[in-house]
Amino acid sequence: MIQPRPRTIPEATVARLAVYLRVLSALADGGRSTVSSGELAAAAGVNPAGLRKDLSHLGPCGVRGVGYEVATLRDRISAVLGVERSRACVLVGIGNLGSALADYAGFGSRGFEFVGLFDAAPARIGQRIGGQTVRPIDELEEVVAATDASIGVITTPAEVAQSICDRLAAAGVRSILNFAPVTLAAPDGVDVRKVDLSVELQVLAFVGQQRLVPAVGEPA
Amino acid sequence: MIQPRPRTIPEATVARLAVYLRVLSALADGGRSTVSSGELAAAAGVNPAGLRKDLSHLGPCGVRGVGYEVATLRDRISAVLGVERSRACVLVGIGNLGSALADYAGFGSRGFEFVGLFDAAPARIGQRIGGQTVRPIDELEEVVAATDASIGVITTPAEVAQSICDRLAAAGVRSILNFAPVTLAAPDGVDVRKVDLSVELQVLAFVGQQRLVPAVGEPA
DNA sequence: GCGACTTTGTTCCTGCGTTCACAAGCGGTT
DNA sequence: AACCGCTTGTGAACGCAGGAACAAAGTCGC
Repeated sequence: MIQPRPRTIPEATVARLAVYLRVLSALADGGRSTVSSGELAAAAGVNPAGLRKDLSHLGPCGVRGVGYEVATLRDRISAVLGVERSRACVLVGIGNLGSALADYAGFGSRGFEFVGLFDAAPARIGQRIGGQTVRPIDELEEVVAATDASIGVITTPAEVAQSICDRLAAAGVRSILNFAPVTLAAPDGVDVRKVDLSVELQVLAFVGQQRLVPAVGEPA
Repeated sequence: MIQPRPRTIPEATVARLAVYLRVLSALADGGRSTVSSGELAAAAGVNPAGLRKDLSHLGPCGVRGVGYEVATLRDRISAVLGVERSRACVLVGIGNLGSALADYAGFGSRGFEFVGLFDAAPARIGQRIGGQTVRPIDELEEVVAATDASIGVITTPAEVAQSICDRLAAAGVRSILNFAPVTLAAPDGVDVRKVDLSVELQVLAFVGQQRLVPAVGEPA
């Protein structure tokens, strides 16, 4: 019953495992039974050696000389990522972005289930999105307690994001995904991850413009 | 007229500069005139030493013993990131997520201007979002050529993302931000950056669950 | 049954990003 | 005018991720 696995998988690897999982699911749907690391790496846009190293964190799961069995590897990654278990999530801020997330079917198949959608605007309350009804923010703590939700997603305006973060943390949420353009402070034990869409665009634009002027002071 | 700057700013630094810029703008609006690296780092959620190293890429821009002048530093970062110059962007796929991006006011103040919104669904064509009218995809090449757009954002379903990517690249777009859950292939000279919302959630959930079982085989 | 080929799993190495620690420099004070 | 405290900017060490090369292992063909 020992686990010889180091049990600590690098975060970058986890992110790529999620990508592999998606590619493998597509391959399985296409009726494919085995893949080589090179092929899988090409489909995922990574280096073959890196892919094998990522997979090595799961223990040996390929056959030398042949490759990886698609269905087996998919199930293995699913198990490690915990896709089987359904995770209860709450989403606060049902604007355009919040609606997009609530409506995104991709989450359900990855083990995420939205058990509560909240907004402050009375006009939004009662709307049905993705099988859920939008509730007033007052009910946040109540729903989190009743559903034991461990994940909270913030898509509110920046001004109220911190207060929502505080309430989520106090209600028992352990992981928060923040789309608001502010840096949130959370107590120990609560993990906050930030996704800033405008920063992504900014970086993209910068590397693009940087590539256009690569020879300004080139040493002859 | 020489540029003693190494001229190559690490990508991770660029991403943080965008964050600093936002914090500095907020400080300036609040009437603040100077900040120390420690204070700025706390507001941005990073290490003070790392912040100073990031800023060192811009050349000396602080005063020892005092700190940084808020307005000056803000303008300096703006200049480096190229926020002044307006960049023409096209957005393909006006679903919930596309609408959220088109409607997001934060882009305009960062130098990004959407000059074309495109969708395949006839029902969406003609809608007005964020000051623009949704057009049919057929007009994509025409608009890119007319506006000289250098940035494309893909928020379409996964199945058509690659074909849109090909068309954007062929039309002359140099930088592509992809929200579709597929790995895109683009010709050399075209930079593709991917943002996968479900991967972010997956990583968040994984580190959260990993934290709950840290002592399974702990060596006494 | 044996050899050769293919592909995995691992190891080494290089480069980058991050963090710590210290010297340099400026303002305020006496 | 000189001292002192504070903060920046930079140099060095550490840790980590990424990439390439190699050995182990299994399969296919003869």
